[in-house]
Amino acid sequence: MVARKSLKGDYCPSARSLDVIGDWWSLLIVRDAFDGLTRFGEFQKSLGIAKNILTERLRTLVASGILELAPASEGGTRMEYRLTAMGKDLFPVMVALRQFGERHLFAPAEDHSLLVDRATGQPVQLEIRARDGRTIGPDEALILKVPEEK
Amino acid sequence: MVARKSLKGDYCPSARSLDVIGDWWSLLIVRDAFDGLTRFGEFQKSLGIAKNILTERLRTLVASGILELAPASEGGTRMEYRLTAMGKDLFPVMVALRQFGERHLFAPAEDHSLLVDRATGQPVQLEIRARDGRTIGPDEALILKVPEEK
DNA sequence: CATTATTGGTTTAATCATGCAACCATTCTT
DNA sequence: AAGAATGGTTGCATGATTAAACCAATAATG
Repeated sequence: MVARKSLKGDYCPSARSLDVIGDWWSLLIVRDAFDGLTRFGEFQKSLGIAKNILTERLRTLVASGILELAPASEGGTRMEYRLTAMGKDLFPVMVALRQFGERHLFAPAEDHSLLVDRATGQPVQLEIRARDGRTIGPDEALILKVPEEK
Repeated sequence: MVARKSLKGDYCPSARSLDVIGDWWSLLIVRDAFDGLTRFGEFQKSLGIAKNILTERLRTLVASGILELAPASEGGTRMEYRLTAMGKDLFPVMVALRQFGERHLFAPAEDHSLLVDRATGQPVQLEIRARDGRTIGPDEALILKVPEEK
């Protein structure tokens, strides 16, 4: 891939996020982490990812502060990968991706998984609103840039 | 990269979304499209992407129905790439990524760009709610899966 | 109207990331 | 104690990505 250029210097927050979780596997690992997976082998079986790549991705996610390596709760010396508070803040990203997929990437009759409120069983909704409560779409929003953005 | 495996068959909507926009460049192209860029050269200059890769990515995004190739509004025979309605539905994904970046990937004193309501200039907010209005976090949500998910 | 610059690519060669398979040390299970 | 599962590491082949050169069609310029 020839020195995939880092976006850390970019002033766009989206670009920096992609720099951390934008590669092919990381978000799938995070999705599985939200699903409750914690062990190396669980991720490996779920994703079918090569083990060396999984090793590398987990290390990167830990280094980025999205996952943390903690002693397994079951007691042994094994470790488990858990979402940090920062990792849990990726929740809206997961929900947004999920909703896009639900809306556009499934045939009408096709089954798909669904995100629901644990308490009521009702589907959850994602909303983008202004301070005054108005719903904001792409055309109502404006990205203010800092001078050096490029 | 050895035949990056397709996720089209996966029953997780997030996975399917990533199959469409999950590679290194696509979301950055979409971000620039939300920024108002439309021309091949504009994307190329903004991203510093190799031209053959940009060609390939734009073609894929058009094939996926996220961008469309329309005659340039300025009249010439040149074409421009525009977000389709489906492409605009990626807005929540962009906002979620942006907010994550703003929150975690910038030093406190560091400037960054900001997403605001065009009408009032106030920052926009992203909310995940249940039907009854309660805010939902990762621990209040549950992903219902279809049988074959794996 | 002839020349030059820009746009929007394609082609080619080199490079680096990825995937697969094999291997290994440690820890659990029986 | 033997075998299996866990959690990796290492090496090689593949191929995706890049930079750079090239090119045809259009737009701008004198």
